[in-house]
Amino acid sequence: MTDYLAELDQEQKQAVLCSSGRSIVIAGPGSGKTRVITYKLLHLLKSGIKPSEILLVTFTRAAANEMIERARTLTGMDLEEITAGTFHHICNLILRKYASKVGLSHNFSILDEEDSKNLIRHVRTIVLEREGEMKHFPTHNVLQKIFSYCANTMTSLREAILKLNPKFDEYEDVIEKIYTEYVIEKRNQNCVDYDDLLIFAVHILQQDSSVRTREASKYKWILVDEFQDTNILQLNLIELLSTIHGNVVVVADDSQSIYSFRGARYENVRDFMNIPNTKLFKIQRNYRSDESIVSLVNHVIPKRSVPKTLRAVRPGGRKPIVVETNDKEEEARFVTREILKLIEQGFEPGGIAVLYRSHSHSLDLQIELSKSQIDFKILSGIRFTETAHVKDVLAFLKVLQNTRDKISWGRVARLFPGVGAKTAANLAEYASQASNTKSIVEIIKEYSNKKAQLSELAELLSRVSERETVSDKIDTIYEKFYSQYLEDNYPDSRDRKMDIERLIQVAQRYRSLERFLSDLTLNEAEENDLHSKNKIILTTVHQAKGLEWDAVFVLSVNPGDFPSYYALIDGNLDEEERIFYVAVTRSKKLLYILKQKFSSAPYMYWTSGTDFVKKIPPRLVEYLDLSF
DNA sequence: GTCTGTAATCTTTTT
DNA sequence: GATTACAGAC
Repeated sequence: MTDYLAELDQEQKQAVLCSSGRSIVIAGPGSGKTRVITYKLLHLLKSGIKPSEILLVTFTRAAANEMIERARTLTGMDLEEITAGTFHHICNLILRKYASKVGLSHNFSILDEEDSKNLIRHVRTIVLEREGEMKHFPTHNVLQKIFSYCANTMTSLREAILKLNPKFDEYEDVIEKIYTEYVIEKRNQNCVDYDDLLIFAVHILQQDSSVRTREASKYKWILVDEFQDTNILQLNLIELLSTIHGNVVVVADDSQSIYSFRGARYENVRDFMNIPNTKLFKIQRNYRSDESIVSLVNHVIPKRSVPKTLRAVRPGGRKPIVVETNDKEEEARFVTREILKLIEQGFEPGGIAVLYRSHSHSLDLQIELSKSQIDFKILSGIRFTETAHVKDVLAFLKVLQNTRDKISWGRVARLFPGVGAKTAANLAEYASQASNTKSIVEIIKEYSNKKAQLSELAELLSRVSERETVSDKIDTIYEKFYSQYLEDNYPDSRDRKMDIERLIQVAQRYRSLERFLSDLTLNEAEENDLHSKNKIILTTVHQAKGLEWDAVFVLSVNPGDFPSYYALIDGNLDEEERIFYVAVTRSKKLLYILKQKFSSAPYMYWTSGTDFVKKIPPRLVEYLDLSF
């Protein structure tokens, strides 16, 4: 009857077969979390649940796609109708439907972090002009952090300020004014930021019982991965969407909670567990790493997590290697040499990864790898959609989608020579009164009579709005204007042109402009990265979550770098311990931990800060000192 | 109003 | 070390 579960061990099987109701699976690293969810999916489908009755929430879109693809292969069923993706994606779907309930129109645009910062900077300037100059008033970057913290933890502005920057306490009133203006401005422009997606969706479901019933009735089961990284809003969302059926499975590892900076609270795990009738399953056997690595892992289990000892399934293996170098350059040279050696020994490049705490730690290595002509792929860092040229092109589409989006108007207008901040702002103000695409073209034409430089923009928008598909629209922007713009303004226009061509390719998979823009902003557009198969991976630990490789290098494990200098200042080391834990548990066979004698971190931190390497019992590792 | 050069200001992690 | 704010030239 359940022989399709033969691949699973006893503990995994129990978790998969759990009956209806609430259950939580506490999982260690490498214990088959993904496998449990995939088989749970399979099991539900075999028991007659329809794909459309399942909601699968994952940390990235790619993770969901992988699980669904595997379940599809195993069942042979068409699983298109499973609702799947990140919390932000799911909230976006809900909010598009009920936008009017929070004063938005369904075609609202989503501000990415940069846009949101720009808008905050704008209202900050206005409020400060009104209130008078203030010494050492927080910058827009700081304000954005405060606002975001406030939203993600559902605390008051005051608490957020005290928690993040107590020294700004005296400015609470003004900060609040800016916050209020920011909220108003977003609504006027028919825009939401990342946090609003969650806030509004939860708000609507809480306030409107008929909406709640309708949305919750769509599903019979909710499956949530990486539950330890959910924040209070996300917990609420799960509860709200499960009010009808009550069937929820969450999978969590409290030791791997590494997103507290965006409001993740691992207390969610405890809270969820403590609700009566919640079934608890534990899967702790480690299938991923060799015993030699698991032994080390057991010594770096974060202090403040549920006590646990991992049991290795795969015996033996090489001891993790601690490599001490003088500085970053030497570290980069060592890693490059070692990678070449590993490839020679038969390791697949795609099975090798380099992890680090912060993007900047990888710069030297990137140079060194390029010199040795080793191909690599960077998972994190400036994303394709965050580059200026891609954002420029998207801004054209955004103003057509949502004519009230002033940020995008400003971006578009300033591409034309002779148009600066002031003209752009005037145009944005003027254009935002248009109610639809047709009238927008009229309005811009009218405006360009006043400002001749903008007649080209009017002409272009008119052409673009006539094209049917998303890719044709982008193609028009590119051919008629942007290609030339790139040549005139960027020395590296060839690379940038290739990016735009890539964007056109991505767009070909979309019929809906709105969906295209949402997916790109939420980083959910699937990448066709056939070329990047079998390349060395460079990534932050945060982005490495849920992934595994044969050989893993962890760079710059120096006090001040990893743990980060901020964490040392704030004494917030618990989270750094968890990040380190995530890093070392990614490896199957070979683990290199690199540290430097002379770090570029401020002196007092690398001489006196917490050193993760010193906490590892010497007998568990091999040492390699290259610092002479 | 726009453009350009210089001084000031930070430096994490992500949807 | 790179981004951003500001001052002054056009």
